[in-house]
Amino acid sequence: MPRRPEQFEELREKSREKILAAALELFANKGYDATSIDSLAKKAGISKGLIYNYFESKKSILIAIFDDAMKMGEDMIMGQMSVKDPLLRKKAIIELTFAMIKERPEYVKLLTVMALQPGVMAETKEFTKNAYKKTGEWSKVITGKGKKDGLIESLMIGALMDGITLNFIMYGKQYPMEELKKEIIRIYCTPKKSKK
Amino acid sequence: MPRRPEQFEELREKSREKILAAALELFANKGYDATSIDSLAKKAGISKGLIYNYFESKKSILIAIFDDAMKMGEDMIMGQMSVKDPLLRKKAIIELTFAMIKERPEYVKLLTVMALQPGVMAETKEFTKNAYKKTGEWSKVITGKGKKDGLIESLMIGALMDGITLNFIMYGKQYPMEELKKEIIRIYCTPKKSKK
Amino acid sequence: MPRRPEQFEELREKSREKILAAALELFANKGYDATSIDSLAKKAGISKGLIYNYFESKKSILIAIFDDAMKMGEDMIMGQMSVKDPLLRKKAIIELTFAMIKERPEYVKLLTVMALQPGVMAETKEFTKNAYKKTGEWSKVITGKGKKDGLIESLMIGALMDGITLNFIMYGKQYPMEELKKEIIRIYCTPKKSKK
Amino acid sequence: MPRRPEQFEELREKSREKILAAALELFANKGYDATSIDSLAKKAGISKGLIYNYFESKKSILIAIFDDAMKMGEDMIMGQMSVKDPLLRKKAIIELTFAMIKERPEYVKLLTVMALQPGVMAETKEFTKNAYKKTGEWSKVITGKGKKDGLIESLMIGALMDGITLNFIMYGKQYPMEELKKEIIRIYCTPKKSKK
DNA sequence: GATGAATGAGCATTCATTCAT
DNA sequence: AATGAATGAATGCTCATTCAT
Repeated sequence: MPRRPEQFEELREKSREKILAAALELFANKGYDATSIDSLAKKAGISKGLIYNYFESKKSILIAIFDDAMKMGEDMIMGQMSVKDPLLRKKAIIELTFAMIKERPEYVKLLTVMALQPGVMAETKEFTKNAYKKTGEWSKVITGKGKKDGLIESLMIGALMDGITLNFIMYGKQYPMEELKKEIIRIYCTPKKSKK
Repeated sequence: MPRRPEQFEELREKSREKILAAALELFANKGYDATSIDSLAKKAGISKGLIYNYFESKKSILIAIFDDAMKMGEDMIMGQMSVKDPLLRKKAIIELTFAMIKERPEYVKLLTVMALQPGVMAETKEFTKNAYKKTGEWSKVITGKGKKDGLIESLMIGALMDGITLNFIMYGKQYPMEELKKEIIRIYCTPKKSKK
Repeated sequence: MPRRPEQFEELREKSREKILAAALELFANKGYDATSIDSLAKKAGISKGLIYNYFESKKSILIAIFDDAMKMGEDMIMGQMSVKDPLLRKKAIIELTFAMIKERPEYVKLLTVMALQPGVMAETKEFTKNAYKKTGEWSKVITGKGKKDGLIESLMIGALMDGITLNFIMYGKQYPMEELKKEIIRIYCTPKKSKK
Repeated sequence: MPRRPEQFEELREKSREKILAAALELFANKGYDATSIDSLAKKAGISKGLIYNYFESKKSILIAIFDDAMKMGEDMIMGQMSVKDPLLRKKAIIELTFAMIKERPEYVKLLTVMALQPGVMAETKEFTKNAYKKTGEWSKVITGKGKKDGLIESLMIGALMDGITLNFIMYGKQYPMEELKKEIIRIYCTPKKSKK
């Protein structure tokens, strides 16, 4: 007697998640090329062949993770769009970004490496470009308008976040994230005293 | 008539340089794993076997490039140590860093990727750590003292530079390096007005 | 209410037939090795696992088809054994063979390839040998006796039929089967004028 | 000191020949799919990797053999074009074909199987087609004219030769090639008595 | 020093087969 | 009887490295 469709669906979902979780960790920590399908299967606790029931290829696993991460980032930002005050919104987003770096360092790490590795993501280049274009638009929105000052400010904040991510990945916990967050918020989210 | 020793030395040096130049370009643009010794030899215009007269392994080529880059960075900074005024020194170093990013993007790219890819540089981790420790010390020196404020400021500047590097690598020429440089210098290298 | 035994039997028979039909088509057109159990199941409209309820292995499906084809051939010939006149019998068999080639090209194709591919049918070699021995005996019977002339003639006819099969498989409809049939019948089924 | 180019060329030629010889035997006797690159390397007495110095892929080895065989066949036929008398030319070609079947059964076998196996030679289909088109033209030339009778006769001879090949492959030495050859020559290469 | 033929461990991927339900 | 998730041995192919010349 066959399993019911829902049972199959459950099994599938579980295996897929195991693969993605193992892949995220290995790709982020060892690198995409240095991760063999064998080691991936072992880490996921399944057989090598099963991976190909869920993903067409090694690369498609990477892309799936990439897409997940993108969606997660987008959701995070979009969730803050209801905050109307620009300064408060900026602050909220900065804080959420810090939180994400701390709680999901592998995601952030993987995204950063992928962005720099042209070979691996040749055909997903568009994703990358779109993603960063979004980042651009988003940044502009945060700081206020599309004026020159707004653009530069948003690029500064963006570069800061990227740089902090990089350093956090390298230094780990000893890197003083909290202090840096406070400083950034102090600089970029404090109302300017109006000139009298 | 046999060649004089110096001539041999010259030849050696030339081949070595050709290999390193080819490797830098390929590693930075295609990635370390995606670069085969075969393609490296072809790019350098020499035979596959000859590479192993100059380098023990593929990885040792990477390390050699890494060391070169490190030395270059160190030299650049050390060259500014004669500037006594802290603000001017900070400004000079920031400008040199921007210059390096613009003129040698492959070096910077390669270093960044390597810093994030533990797999490739497993045994050179110490290099990385040392390098960044130096960056740390250097930063502190720049801003003045080892006080908390100094540390945070130097980390901010460091993160900014790293982030700008990353974005420049990704966006290329459309990324407004000059404007960002001006803004950074304006923020971090302008004398504070003393309180009355 | 439980099904009656015959109903079960019917179901079994239906699934088995579906598998064999799908296998015949795929094996003949794509080749045995290039046909996966997956694609076979899909074509048959059943699940992969079910196939193993009816057949022990992929190879046993092939053998089953082979046996079917053999039986079909044998039946065809045996059905003509009632024709007493040798020339008419020869003619009838030749015509039936042509008919079979035209109507069941997959069978013929598969048999031919299998006969040439020792790898696939290693253990069924005996089948092959028996089959062709039968062909031999049969041929001899057709033409009359076991005399030398009879043997050579039957081998000639056999080779002709095999060769025509091969060419028909390759050229398809443009191959002039009808004309060849007529010519063969003219040559081999026309009463020799007795020497006066 | 490097080897001289001719030395390299020699080595290359030798290895290439070893691979082709081993491949011909294995492909013909075990079948293309059933022959692994591993076993091929072992039979050739070289390493697996070396094969890919000479051939792009497993399939390209097959194609190389195919081309060789085609050229060999063409050369054989073309060599007889100087014989002006049609009957003698026909006889010469028939005898050469028998000789080829006997002396190079692997070639003939491989060609036959490949002609029947659509999967393997998908992109070389044109070769096959051309080859058989040539066979067609050639046949017509042999028998005399492009008249209907000429075409049918040439197709008959062609089918006979193919069929005999097939049976020879299957039965081996017990198959009476010599007698069949004589019979064919008797039938097709004897001057018709003019009607009185 | 210089060459490129040769090696073989390692990799991604396929697929016949098993099995819990 | 029927399903399809799961397994793992086997395969084609790559590539860093060695070595005879």
